[in-house]
Amino acid sequence: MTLLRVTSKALPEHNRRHNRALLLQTLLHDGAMSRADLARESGLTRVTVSDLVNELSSEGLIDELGPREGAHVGKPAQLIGLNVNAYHVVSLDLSGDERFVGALVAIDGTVVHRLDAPVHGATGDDALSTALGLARDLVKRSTVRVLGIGIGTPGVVDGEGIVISAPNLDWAGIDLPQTFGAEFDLPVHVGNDANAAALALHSYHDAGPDFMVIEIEHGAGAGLIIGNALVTGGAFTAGEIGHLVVDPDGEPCVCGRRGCLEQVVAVPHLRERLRRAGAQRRASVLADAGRALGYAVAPVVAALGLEAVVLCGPADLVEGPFLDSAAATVRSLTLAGTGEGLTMSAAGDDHDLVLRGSAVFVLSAELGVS
Amino acid sequence: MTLLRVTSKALPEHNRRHNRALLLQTLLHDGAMSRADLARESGLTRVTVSDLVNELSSEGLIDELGPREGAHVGKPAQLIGLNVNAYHVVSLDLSGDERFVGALVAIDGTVVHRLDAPVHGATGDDALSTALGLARDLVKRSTVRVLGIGIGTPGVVDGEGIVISAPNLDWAGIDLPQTFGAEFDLPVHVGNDANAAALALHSYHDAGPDFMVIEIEHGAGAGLIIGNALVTGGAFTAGEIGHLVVDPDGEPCVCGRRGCLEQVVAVPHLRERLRRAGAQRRASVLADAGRALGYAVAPVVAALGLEAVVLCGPADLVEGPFLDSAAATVRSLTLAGTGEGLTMSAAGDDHDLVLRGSAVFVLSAELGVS
DNA sequence: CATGGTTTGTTAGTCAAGCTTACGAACGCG
DNA sequence: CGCGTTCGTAAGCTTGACTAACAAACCATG
Repeated sequence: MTLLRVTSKALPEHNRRHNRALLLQTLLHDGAMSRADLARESGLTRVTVSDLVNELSSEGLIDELGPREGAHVGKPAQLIGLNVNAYHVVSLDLSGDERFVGALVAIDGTVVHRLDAPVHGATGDDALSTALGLARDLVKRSTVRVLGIGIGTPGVVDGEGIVISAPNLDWAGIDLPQTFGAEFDLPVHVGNDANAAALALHSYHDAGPDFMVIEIEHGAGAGLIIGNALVTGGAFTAGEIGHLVVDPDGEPCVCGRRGCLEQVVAVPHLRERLRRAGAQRRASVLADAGRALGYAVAPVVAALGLEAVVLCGPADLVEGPFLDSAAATVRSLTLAGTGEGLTMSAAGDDHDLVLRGSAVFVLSAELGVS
Repeated sequence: MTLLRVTSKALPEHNRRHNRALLLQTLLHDGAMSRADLARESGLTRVTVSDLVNELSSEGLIDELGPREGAHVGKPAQLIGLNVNAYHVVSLDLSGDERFVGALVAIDGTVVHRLDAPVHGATGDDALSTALGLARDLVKRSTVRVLGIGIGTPGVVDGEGIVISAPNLDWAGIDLPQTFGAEFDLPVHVGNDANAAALALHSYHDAGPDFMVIEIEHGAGAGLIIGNALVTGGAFTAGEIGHLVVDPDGEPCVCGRRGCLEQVVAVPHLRERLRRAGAQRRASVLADAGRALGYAVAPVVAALGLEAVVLCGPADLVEGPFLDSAAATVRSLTLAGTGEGLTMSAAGDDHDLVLRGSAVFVLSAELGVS
């Protein structure tokens, strides 16, 4: 049952775009195959597929790879493969405290070339020029056509890509698409860093159609994919769980309240508490933090019927007692039927998730692949 | 930014269906207007609109209402109105403990004719035949074409409309579409009762594109609309928050744990606790229950960036201290930026919500209107 | 080794559904 | 009373999917 309200008109050319995207998508996720295979996979006719393949081929997005290996009856199939280097995306990850990271990313999410630039604490226009410089260097470096610029930034980002607020960078109302668009004649797509990570997991790690990723770094944020779609929330604040209060009697937070999730699980606070506790009580401190996270996550898991939650953050903190305790807590708080199918896992400290997810912003908007 | 993975082919006829639905949708929500108005609203050309209008008119779905009142320059516009009685939906609400309620529902959600049948505690095949009988009577009563049968039932319902489990009715793996389809030559669409309520609020009460409705009756369940779409969850368990533990030291629950949300807020338990506490401590008991609900809801509000939460249940319980305390708790636990835009409200004891939402199951699937 | 069955990809033609262009009908206004 | 404006429709175009039919290339088989 698909219950989605119709809100805009449909034209034949939208149709074509959709089917083009469907073929690219199929080639990306299922690998090279023949036109006839594509027809069977997609439900389109061989004729239509041939036509679309010609179009995509003339744009260089796909390649003819020659006949299929192995013995089969009938005329040998000619394999068609996605040319993952037809375009590269200039991706920026602005979530780091110390450095902004940028990369050229291929269509399959491969990081082709990586650069970074120090920021340590720079904010406002300084941070903006650092990001611009990074993009400039990457565009210069690129050996193939650039499809666009994808930016994953901390903070709240609206539907147009304007950063409504990013306290760490002291940004408010920063129009990144305009700023970058003025210098580069390329489409620019911007999103929240945790949302980027969620998209990367969705597109490149088969995380499933419904899951939540929780980023534990300097702060704590979440990204949600529901029904194969990113959840942004009406005011674009979905995933902003850092200042959810998990312990009303906890330590004071910069936001003025006490016991925010960020106070309990964010890396700086957690490391400080571990230091104070000493090696002996390390596991217990981590388990306590995991339990607090579990209390915050359980209602979301139950309400959305989530089957997967992924934790991202420093492996030495996130994996082990922290994850185990969080998972056990969620299971113990949710109904057997709901919590049983739950897989909680750690994606380690994979900073490339944000980079590759930022590329998905662009790939999804420009080519329809994700 | 629309980030939704492409998963199936698009054909020209889907296009047509989509645009038909768009016109119906526009007429439903914005009222009668001329073909030219429809063209402006929808973005389609006047020619295309005229063609679609002819098609819809010949099916009796819309009516020509004559010229528009008032003086305007140019040729007078001929108003076109949705014929909300072109079809009726046979809707069943199986969520009651005492009685199943059924109704003939018009396209605009108006309840045209209502029937009910006692069940008090009947389960299994008995409950099923009661529901079938109700549908039979309603089909007999209908004076206009019946578009289909929509059923809102407690429990977990899969994508095909099969009731995977509904403990109250002692149902497991009950294929309602098949059972009803065998007797009635009509499309049958089945969903969870809380989801039906959510759809009714979405379609007929402008509840917005993202919100959660919490049904507090014999149990406690939630329905979620995210991005104008109903959230079902991978295992169709979204909204099953009744056995979320909100108080690990609370009273034992039938599920074997302690302090489930249902133990705290469900009507029978809440009434019993009020009885024991006496009139004097009534407000305090209600506030306590509201607070517990708030603790469960806050993480969901933060994670999804929700701007609206609606409580449904007996007005004497839900409105007042319960709602106030729940709202205050959610606000106090979520970040200012997130919680500030939050509207928590009570829809009272509007049992028709489930009936009308069950009609939306059918209207949405068959006509594309919601 | 010729023949037949199978699979692939293409060619030719059809159909559906949107679009643009153009026009008659009906109004208010000067 | 003519003029500009708006509405709805008619005619023809374009896009993009479809079906039907076919040539090419392979395997199997007598």
